[in-house]
Amino acid sequence: MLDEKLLRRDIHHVAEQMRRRGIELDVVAFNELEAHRKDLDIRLQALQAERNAAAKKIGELIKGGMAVEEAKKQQAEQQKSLEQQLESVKKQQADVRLQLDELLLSLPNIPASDVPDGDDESANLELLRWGQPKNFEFAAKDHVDLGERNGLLDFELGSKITGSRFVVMRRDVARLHRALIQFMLDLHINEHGYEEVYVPFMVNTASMTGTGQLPKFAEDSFSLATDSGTEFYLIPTAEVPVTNIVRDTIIASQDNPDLGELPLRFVCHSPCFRSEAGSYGRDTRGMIRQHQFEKVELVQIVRPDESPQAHEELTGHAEKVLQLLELPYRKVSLCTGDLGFSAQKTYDLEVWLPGQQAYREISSCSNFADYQARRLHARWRNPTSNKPELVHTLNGSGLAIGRTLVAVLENYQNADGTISVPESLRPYLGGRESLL
RNA sequence: GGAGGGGUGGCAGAGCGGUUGAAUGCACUGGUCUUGAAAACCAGCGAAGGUGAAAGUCUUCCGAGAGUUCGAAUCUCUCCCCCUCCGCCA
Repeated sequence: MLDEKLLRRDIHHVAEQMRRRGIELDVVAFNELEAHRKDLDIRLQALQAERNAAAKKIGELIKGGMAVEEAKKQQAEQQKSLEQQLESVKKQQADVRLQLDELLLSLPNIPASDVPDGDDESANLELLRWGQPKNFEFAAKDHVDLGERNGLLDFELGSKITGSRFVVMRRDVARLHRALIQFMLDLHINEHGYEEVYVPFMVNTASMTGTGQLPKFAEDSFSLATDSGTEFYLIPTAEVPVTNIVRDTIIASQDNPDLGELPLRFVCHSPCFRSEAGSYGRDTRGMIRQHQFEKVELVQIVRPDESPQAHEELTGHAEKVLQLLELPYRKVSLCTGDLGFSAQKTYDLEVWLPGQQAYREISSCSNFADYQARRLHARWRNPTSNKPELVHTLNGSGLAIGRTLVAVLENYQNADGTISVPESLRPYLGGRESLL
């Protein structure tokens, strides 16, 4: 959520920034709504002050020895007209508030100044390429064909058990999948200083709203209705439960000793569930786009002045995984048109997939600045002002496990259909040098 | 699933219809004292918002929502969450 005060103070600046994202903000409508809001607020407060004073007066009269009924009678007439006015103003105010909130929730984050302008992914800015795509001396297969051998990667079983976009992995592939998780967790915990957390994979609406999945993107997630009518959601990413750790809290060493001091760095392995509504027909082959996949997620909660630096570092942590696995990748800065709703700035890491002869997204690292924190009500006590101020939140995949598995299978395939094991992964596979 | 207890400021914890936005303690900030620190003592210290040049002033907030009342942190109802005991269970 954007700062309402910013809209009041400089609506034209906000409109200009929204235009970078291809969104036309109706300045005139906002100004009208805002003027209306202000007028109603002032009137309501004045009426409430009058009502409070009248009630207090009755209390004083009674204390002064007047009979209760007598005291009430004295204020009755004024009381009645006040109540009527209050009711009417309240109703109007609620209506305006609703419209204002709706508008506010519909506005995405303001892109950072160095985010390239553009309409779609074709305007994304490539920042670097790492590694050389391998030239195979045979026809490189994609992961579906590779995994087909011995039924190690079985999409038909997945759809029998559940439906399309689900998979069953067996033996070496299942083990490779698990090894990747452990490898990434160990790297981030031991080398990059993240704290390991385990969290719920079902969350409530407050958590989904806090990180921005609701209300706008409800159709992207799976929801579960419970008997009592409360609604839970299967997490679309660990970002949701992990970032919500700091919802409604003030982070400071003395106040919340359990949480610790900023920066908070969490790493969390979790399954992710996505409905993928609207992507029918896209990536239907293989496990690039599944309803259920695993991810090792990096989340940082930092001081506002430190978030750009933290964003670079976090992205570097994700890159390190690819480098250690010796997977060729490129790093792009998403343009304004491709930037996620809540993000101020995002780097995507795209891994080379020989089966597709293309770079495909394997990690997305974003700085949300205070956009998520405002909704989450996540603050810290700034020692210089001694006041609670909003924190900055960041997250990134480090990495998506399913897609990493695909990348390893495809990049490390041999002519005979076996898969060589990247050196840094061997300790996690009992020292084995090849699979399948 | 059954039976109880409870949700109050950064934390702990009083208040249970009328200057209570809330005692007290801890923490925090400033000061006195001290060579310095600690201790002690004094003072300040919740959040969000409106208005104002500022001092100030007004509104809202005691888990959430609805109700009773002239007036609610305090009474009633619904929901959410936490704790204890019993049952069941990986």
